[in-house]
Amino acid sequence: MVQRVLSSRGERLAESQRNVTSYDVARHAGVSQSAVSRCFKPGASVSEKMRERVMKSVQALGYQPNAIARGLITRRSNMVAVIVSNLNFYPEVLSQLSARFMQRGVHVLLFTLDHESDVARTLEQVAQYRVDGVLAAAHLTREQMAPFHQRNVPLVFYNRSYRDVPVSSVCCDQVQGERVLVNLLAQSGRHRSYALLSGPADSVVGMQRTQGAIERLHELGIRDLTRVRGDYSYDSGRRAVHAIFEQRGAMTDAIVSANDMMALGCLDELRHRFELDVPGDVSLVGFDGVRAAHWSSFDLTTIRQPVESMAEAAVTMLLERIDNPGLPAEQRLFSGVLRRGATLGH
Amino acid sequence: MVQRVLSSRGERLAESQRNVTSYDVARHAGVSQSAVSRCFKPGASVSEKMRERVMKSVQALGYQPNAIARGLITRRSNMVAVIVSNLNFYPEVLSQLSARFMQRGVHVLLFTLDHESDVARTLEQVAQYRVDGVLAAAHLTREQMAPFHQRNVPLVFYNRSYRDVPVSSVCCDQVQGERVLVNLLAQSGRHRSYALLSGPADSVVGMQRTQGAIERLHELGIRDLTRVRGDYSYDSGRRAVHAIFEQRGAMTDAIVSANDMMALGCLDELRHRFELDVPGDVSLVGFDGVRAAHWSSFDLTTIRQPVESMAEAAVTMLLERIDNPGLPAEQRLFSGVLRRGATLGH
DNA sequence: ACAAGAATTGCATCCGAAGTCAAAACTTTA
DNA sequence: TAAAGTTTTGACTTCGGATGCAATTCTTGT
Repeated sequence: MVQRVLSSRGERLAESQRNVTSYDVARHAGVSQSAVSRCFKPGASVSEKMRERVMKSVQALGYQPNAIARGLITRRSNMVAVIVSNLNFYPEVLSQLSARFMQRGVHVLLFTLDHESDVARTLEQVAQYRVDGVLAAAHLTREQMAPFHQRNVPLVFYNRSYRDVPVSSVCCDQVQGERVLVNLLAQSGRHRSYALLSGPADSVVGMQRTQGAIERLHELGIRDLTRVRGDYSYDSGRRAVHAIFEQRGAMTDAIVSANDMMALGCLDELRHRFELDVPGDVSLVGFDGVRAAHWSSFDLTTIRQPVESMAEAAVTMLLERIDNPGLPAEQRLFSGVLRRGATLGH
Repeated sequence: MVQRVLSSRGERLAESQRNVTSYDVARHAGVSQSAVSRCFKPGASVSEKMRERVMKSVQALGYQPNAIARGLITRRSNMVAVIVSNLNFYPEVLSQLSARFMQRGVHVLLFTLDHESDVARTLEQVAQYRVDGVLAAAHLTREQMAPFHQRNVPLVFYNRSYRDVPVSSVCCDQVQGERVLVNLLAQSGRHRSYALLSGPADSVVGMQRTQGAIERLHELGIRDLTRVRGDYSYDSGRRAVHAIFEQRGAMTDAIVSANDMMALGCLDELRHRFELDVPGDVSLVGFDGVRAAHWSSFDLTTIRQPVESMAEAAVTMLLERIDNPGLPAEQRLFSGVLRRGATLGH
């Protein structure tokens, strides 16, 4: 019944070389290929008898529909591109996104970016795979998004928003979060000298956080700040402490870090290298709510981003826009959740 | 020149609705579709004049070849499936794999597994997308791998090996690593009572580590062990300390944890809850060499898995087998690298 | 039992690029 | 300059499944 593909030469290239197609199933079941196809389309017009018959052949031959071929004709690959920069820092985000997409039967084509990667070439690849949508947890320029808009490929940003481009995004309110933290610092202790540890210059999120903090500090009449730049890593947090103390001697008694990872670096360096007490000598706040912030060695005061809700929102927004291309761009802003740890003076 | 697709109704469904195809380019350039196709195939027979002419039209129309269609005819999707369980624990692995695949022009279809996920259904999806290969950093049963073998889809495991199935894998030598750690413990202090903190029962890697440790301890004449089970998480490490002390009072003065995350949990709990000194009162070793193990709060003694080399090896092995399906299965075993921290008594 | 209507089924075509092969356009050589 | 050889090019087919439409089968009502 099954037509074997025998290699002309005597190679042992296994008989099951060629994949089973819907034609094979059709032949085996003695029906048409369309019938087979319909059996895999929910809600299609197929009689019970037909379905049984086809499914029996499907079982017998081990048929798996070819998603690539299907994608070609339906113009729906059922794949979305997820573009993330620095995967190491926020593994939970990817983990959440992936799980939620999978749960809804959507597949994730992963693209990671780092400083060496050629963004243009990567986006070209994204376009070539005709993904149904793009979820970007990375910064794209307006020119880089343009092709997606032109081709009507929905694009949702995770934690990046653009003032001047109408594009959908799900963000944590960085500014509000920082304001909450600064308020807390201000009311919890009589800090003489603040230091701001900001993220890399090209991080919009980092800029927002730092700006938010500065803004609130200014409102509180605090203009005299040490500013140091890091790269979001633990090590850069450690180094930052040295930079801060070089600028100000040991005056500084409050550090506002643009993320948790650097805050943890600061904390360790303050305690173990400078033998200072946190929060006794220096207060410290971070941002993100990473796992390690909760560890008892740190117990960092920070703003936790509601990753679950944000991921859910991002996935939903993207899939909605895939199903309904007419939907307008939308920005969803989630408030961070304050986590009071033990790194604040009183 | 460009044929516009105008929707019959007065909708503003953008003229660029339909994607530009090689036919469009061909028409625009006044050549055949085959010519366009050939211009995108490196090493094809195309004259300079033709290439220029085509490329000009490609630019003008913003043509991007459709990777899905290409995949259908070439039977090469240029995608590999990467299957990972608990992404949160080892983000670096995914990060390394992804970067290396991208660098070689291969795309990653990501599948994450957790305890709730339906592995069978996931693998079905993997099969339907006709990926060129599968890189699994997750445990699969023999039955689950079978379809891939049948279809000649190369399969490479990351940190899982199978005694009885000839399947390719790249692993870190768990047993050897544990032996090194146990040796170090044994020679660095006069420990009276050892505790083993193992991973979840279904983790083969965890079992290997624990077995390796037990084996070496036995050889050293140490048979009297407390054994506790965790789930690889920081919190389970903290809980484990309680379990250990409940079984043995405070006798235990050496803990061998099956991974770093739990070791860090132990460390924090020992120091902050039990107010014990590590390494003064208790010695502690982990396994993995995660970032946090290096942080100055911890400075954990552990075995670092050479993630870069392992990822490189895994990617290479998989791609080689895709290009050359005849290659036999191969197991590559990397030795872990000892990291001496400050968690060992002397 | 037969006509009208509804539900199924199969035929043919399409998606978009790649590969085969023969025709056409160049080169080289005598 | 013609013949032989080489390189380019285009017509046509293919990959594997989805879908419109016509043909067929099954219901139902009379």
